[in-house]
Amino acid sequence: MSLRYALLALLRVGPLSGYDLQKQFSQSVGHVWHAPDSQIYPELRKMASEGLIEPEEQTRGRLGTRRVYHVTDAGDRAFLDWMRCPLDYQRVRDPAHLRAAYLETTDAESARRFLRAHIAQWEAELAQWEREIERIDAVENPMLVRRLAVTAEADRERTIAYKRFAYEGLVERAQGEIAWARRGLDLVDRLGR
Amino acid sequence: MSLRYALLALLRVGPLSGYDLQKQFSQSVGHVWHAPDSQIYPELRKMASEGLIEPEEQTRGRLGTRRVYHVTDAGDRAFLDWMRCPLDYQRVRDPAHLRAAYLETTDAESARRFLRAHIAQWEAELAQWEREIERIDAVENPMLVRRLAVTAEADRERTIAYKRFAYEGLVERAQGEIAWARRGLDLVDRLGR
DNA sequence: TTTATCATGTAAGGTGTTACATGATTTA
DNA sequence: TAAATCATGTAACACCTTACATGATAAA
Repeated sequence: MSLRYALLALLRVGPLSGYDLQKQFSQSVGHVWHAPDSQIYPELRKMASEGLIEPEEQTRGRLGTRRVYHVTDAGDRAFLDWMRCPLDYQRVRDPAHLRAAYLETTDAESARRFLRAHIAQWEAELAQWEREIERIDAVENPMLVRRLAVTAEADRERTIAYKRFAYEGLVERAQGEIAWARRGLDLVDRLGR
Repeated sequence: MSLRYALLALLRVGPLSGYDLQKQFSQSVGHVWHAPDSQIYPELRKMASEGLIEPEEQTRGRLGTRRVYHVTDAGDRAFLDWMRCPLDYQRVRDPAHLRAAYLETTDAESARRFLRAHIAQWEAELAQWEREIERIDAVENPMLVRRLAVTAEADRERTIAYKRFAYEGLVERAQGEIAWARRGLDLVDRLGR
């Protein structure tokens, strides 16, 4: 159910089309939440039918239509309510740790390949998140800039600080995963003999 | 698709019923993978129809039937193939970090409540995982004991070491989440003024 | 004129959750 | 006799993924 709140968070800054949102989801915010276009367009329609957002139809050329969505008062309230209510945490379901627990059932080379892929995966995420933090510090991120433009002076520091805080958490998680997998490689070496 | 491999991993140690598997998923292995009974029973049927496992029907009392599943050679191969092939990592979708990035939109008390709940959530997981490590060290975990019973002497050290390694990773992740949320609380205090 | 980007969707299928539904056996 | 545990499922729905499908506009 968080998809709609991720969408609302973006739209609260200013009206965007499904296409714009999709781009955000594969760029900056995509590092915290991701959804494909096939999920975004229907969800926007549904949110519009529930009165959380309102489409502003724009014609593009002769035939094309572009729907730019605005957050309604109801949508704003829905987002703020979500921010105040407890999050529901799902039970762990972690393929990587599941596999790690059974690494003795495979050969050392497969074990190493798995751990190296795990490192590569998290190093890629880490690089993106670190770059995002740099962009936050430099106030370069376009969405952040737009948000700051509609934010009262007094709230700007908090806006930046919490965004940075969120990414710091992701960076630390990635670093932890990498350190863990590196220790795993050492373990394979030690047990391999 | 990992549910079936989690099931195979458990069944490879020895035949179990849907009920037994469900219990494992809410206990020891449940700390790495979880599934409700409504997902387990149909999946077992499907796996049986694909020849990965075979049911041994046992009558309980006059009417009750209990199906204990054995892993077939095909099932064993499927598991080992999965252990050798690359894992597919899903894109991040993290409600807690999504919310953290927008914490300036809510009041300090809601922010604190969220962070405290995050800490409580991960402390509960941490406690379970730490207990699990203790049980691994003491060779008390029933599934581990069963597994060691069907494991060649030479592989016992590896079996224990990898299981411990998997849980260590989870413990470190939980510690990271807790430390991050604690810093978040400090941040709320600092920005609140 | 071709390619990239803008723009919006449908369809099918897999995965996961919650609630519902039933009944037997064992232990206190 | 009551409660706990054993035991197996169905139904409806939410969420997510992958592939398919179409066409306009802008830039090279």
